[in-house]
Amino acid sequence: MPTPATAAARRPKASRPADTTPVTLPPDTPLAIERVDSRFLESLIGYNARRAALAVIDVFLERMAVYALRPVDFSALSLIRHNPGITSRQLCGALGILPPNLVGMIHRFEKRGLLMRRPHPLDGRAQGLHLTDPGQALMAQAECTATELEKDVSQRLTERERKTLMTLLQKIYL
Amino acid sequence: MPTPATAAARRPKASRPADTTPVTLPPDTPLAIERVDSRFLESLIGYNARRAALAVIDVFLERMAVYALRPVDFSALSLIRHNPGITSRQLCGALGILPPNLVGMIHRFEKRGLLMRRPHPLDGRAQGLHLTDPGQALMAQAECTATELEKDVSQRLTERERKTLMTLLQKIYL
DNA sequence: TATTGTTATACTCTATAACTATA
DNA sequence: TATAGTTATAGAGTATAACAATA
Repeated sequence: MPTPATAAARRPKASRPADTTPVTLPPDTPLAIERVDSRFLESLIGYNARRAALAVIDVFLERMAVYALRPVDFSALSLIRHNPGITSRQLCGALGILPPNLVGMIHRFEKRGLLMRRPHPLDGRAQGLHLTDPGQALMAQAECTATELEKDVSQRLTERERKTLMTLLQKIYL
Repeated sequence: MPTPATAAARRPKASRPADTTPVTLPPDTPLAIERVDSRFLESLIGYNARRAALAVIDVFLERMAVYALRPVDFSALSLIRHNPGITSRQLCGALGILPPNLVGMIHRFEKRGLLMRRPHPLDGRAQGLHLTDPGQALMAQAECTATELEKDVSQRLTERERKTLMTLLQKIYL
């Protein structure tokens, strides 16, 4: 049962540097937030990187819909294109996904006629993955779309800034 | 049934700039990939941002385990800390999650005694979210840990580069 | 004995529809 | 009529265990 309560308190957007001071809230302070202060989270690399990744992925989903490719599909097929004969295991390693979760993807690609499996020349257990000609054609298009998309999402960056961003991100994860 | 096949072909790691040329693979080329070439993917912002985010999250999971907080838990409680009285709806908006998926989280926080719900002063349908004193204490610690973690994951960046990275990422998603 | 690819399965995360109470 | 919070549930994504074939 909500009390009718008193009045709205304005939150001063002025100066609160992202701190970690354990200030205890007075237990009787009625407050209504008008605008959410996310400055602390926005000071964290992980938060910013995730937000940026999700923003790019949103555009990616739109533009790759014509090819019926999810981001992970695109990544897998692109790696196969640039590494013909790559094995499932290697693909899993490069994409950071687990073997059981790749099986279905491979099967779908085969059903769509984009991909072929061939006996591995050195290891009888493994199979080399290769794009078919239609697979090549599709991925040539899709990679062009990705390159265009890249320009659009980094629209507010100079080419130099874009390369800097790449380098800095790789210093985080490599 | 795999054929014993022929011989291994070395892949020249030399110069292949990330291109989009639709080169058709000769259908009888036996190849074994020794090292996966990920250069095309590494030229894409989305890929790099995602990899960086995942790398940071890995460290995050380790260090926040002592508080039993997942990344989303930390983000939610941090926002509540810096925006006492925030509503579920506002929290969902800020975190990019859907209302039904926040309910369980809120309940767990309440059961742990970290969070209190109070009637909203202006809207009888809504409830303001506030940290309890133990919640404040936990988050003061956790935010310190996050700040330390931040220094560690950006170890290979200067302070200036770290700020640049932040700015560039925000130019992508804001 | 270890590894590749596979199946089955469980667990988590995310998304949708529908309800209630308040506005 | 619209919105805040909730419930139930469906779907996608991710994880583990175990197996056959090959190294």
